[in-house]
Amino acid sequence: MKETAQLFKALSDETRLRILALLPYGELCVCDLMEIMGLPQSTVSRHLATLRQSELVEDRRQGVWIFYRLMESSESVYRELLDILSENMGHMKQVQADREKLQALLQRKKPDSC
Amino acid sequence: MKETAQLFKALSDETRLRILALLPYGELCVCDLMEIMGLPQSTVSRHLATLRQSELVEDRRQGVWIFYRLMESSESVYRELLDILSENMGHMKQVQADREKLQALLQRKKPDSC
DNA sequence: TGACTATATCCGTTTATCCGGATATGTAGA
DNA sequence: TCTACATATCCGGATAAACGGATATAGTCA
Repeated sequence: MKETAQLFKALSDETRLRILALLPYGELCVCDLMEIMGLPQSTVSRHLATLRQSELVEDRRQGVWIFYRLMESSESVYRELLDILSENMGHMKQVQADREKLQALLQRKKPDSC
Repeated sequence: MKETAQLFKALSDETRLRILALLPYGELCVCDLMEIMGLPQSTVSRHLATLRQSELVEDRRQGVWIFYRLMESSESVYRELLDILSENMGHMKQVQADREKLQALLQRKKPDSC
């Protein structure tokens, strides 16, 4: 039960919801998220730690960068929640703006750079 | 988006989750919840206010008592969430204990009493 | 009206959360 | 080993939540 409450606590912050709305498009590193969201590094990293502790995202180190993605092996409850979320955040202005910045960044970026 | 974060904040407290796990069995007044959960009146009332503000429950006055129930006309998102929750909290010890106390209370209670 | 009961709100205290600059950790390459 | 860069963690201050006793509000009945 405490775990369930903690899960919802992780979802109760707008910055973390923005991150979760970006990750369905593919894994992202901290510096990508900083640029897209316009937030300082410590803030982004702290929110990612919260999401990781709640087992909503997982990370993968590649050299200097650490890429975050939605947890693949989440329990079904978590998966259902993430799906519902992804469906229902698409119409939010902030999410749309973030996703546009993400597209621009993806087109600009060369492979193996950050 | 702020509304979504607020919804999850409302769900991020164990006491409020306990309440939501009891309400699928029918509407309950504050004094019922006080007795079942063993919490002071102001605490129960405050959490119910939070759930009401997040449009997860609605209330109905009957004389001196105010009965709370799950919001019937919730958006589909909310409904899905409440359904998932109700399904997945049944195995939690605290929820089971609460529901046993609820059954005992329902058998003991006469109609139109509280 | 006055007493009684159920519920909501207030208040002061404690506890948790968020923020972002500063610092520490870890990796790659010279 | 030294430097540079990406990320994590620390720290102090500000803001928000939770708690529960005390008080206010509102309905019922005499």
